[in-house]
Amino acid sequence: MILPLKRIHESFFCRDVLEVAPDLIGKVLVIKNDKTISEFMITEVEAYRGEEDKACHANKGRTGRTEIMYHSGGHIYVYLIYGMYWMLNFVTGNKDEPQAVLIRGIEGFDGPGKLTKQLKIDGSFYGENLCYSDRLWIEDRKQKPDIEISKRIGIDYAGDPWVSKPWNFRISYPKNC
DNA sequence: GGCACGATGTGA
DNA sequence: CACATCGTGCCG
Repeated sequence: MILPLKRIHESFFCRDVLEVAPDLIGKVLVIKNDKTISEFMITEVEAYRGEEDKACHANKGRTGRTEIMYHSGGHIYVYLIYGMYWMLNFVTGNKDEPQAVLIRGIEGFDGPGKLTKQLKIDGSFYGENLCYSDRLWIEDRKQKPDIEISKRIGIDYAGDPWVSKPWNFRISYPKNC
């Protein structure tokens, strides 16, 4: 099949997660369900970086679940949380550098569990590659939104210094005065 | 608005 | 047993 011209490829994802994560804000997630193609701008992401990061699943080392994080950038890491919600992540960096970006928000759907439910993303996406999948990929529309940086959400268990790393990136909207 | 709580399945 | 969450019910 013909791949879309604007699809983002490996050179984008095979960089450190702290470079890729903010660059994903404003990019467009494209998903094909049945024959319908939908597009959503990415509005919030979070970086998880390496075995030393206590909040990163790779902190537990290489396991059945974390295996895909040790692959090269562009692979899709999906896992189930609280028995109910699928979390969508993009692997970044080079092979054997376990990193990933959690997609926390897209235009119209704030919340990592809400967006996967809306887009019907589940465990069957585990291990697919954004650079080659025929149902999920990322496009660049040359939007460069302002970005707000804060600490990661829902990882208090990780403790210092990981709990306070400024690794959450979200689109910055104009403030009311 | 904010806080407490429980749903619910899986990996280590 | 904890978990990168979310919806509901209650408060007042």
